[in-house]
Amino acid sequence: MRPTLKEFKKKALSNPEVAEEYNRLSPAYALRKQLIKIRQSAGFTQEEIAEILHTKKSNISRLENVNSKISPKLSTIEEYAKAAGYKLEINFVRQAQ
Amino acid sequence: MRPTLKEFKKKALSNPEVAEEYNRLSPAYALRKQLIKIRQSAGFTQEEIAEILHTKKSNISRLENVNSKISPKLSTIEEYAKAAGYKLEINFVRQAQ
DNA sequence: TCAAATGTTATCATTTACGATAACAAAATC
DNA sequence: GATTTTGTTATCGTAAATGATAACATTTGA
Repeated sequence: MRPTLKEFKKKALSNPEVAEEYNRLSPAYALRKQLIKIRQSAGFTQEEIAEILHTKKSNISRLENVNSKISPKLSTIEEYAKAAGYKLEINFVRQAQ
Repeated sequence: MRPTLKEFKKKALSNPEVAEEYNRLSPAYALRKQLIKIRQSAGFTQEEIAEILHTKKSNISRLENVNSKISPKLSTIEEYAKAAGYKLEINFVRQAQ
């Protein structure tokens, strides 16, 4: 069978190092890592931050999870950050391309 | 009539300088001002950026409008920014309070 | 190793953002 | 000041995010 780009990608991503590099470049992945980081810096479990936000731990898991395909609302991220003692700072950087 | 906090706020906000300062502190307001700014820096009308994003000018107006009560999705902001030649940069800043 | 704590996944209901259309308002240009 | 361009507002349908629940998986600690 002729190797397709899709096949190549699949195989490459099965390599942990490649996968890590690939993910690091994904903005969505970076965001979720940051979310987990600030929650842990505040010493909260998912269940604890869920309670502060009047929601459930499963929803927090979905928000933080890399595999999640959702694009959260800005307000969701803002509120989560606030609960962890952070505020959101958004900048628009001119894109060289 | 006894002045209420609501009354005070209303009066204070009728002062342009106070209103500006108040608005500057509102993250939602700041975001929308930034959106308009980057679109104009790219030389686009609402209709033009709408076309790039395969949507309609009315939707762009709603997104940019300060009076809008929506909290947009991250992906919406990202795509809009990209169309204007910018990328989104999100930071979490520890909140002193 | 067992139990408790923590995080994940699937599912369904509800809420809300987004898309499209049309009519209107405001600003710019002639 | 009439016309064109640009932006606003209202409305409705659709898609997607969020909430809740439950069952499961993983990790931690006694």
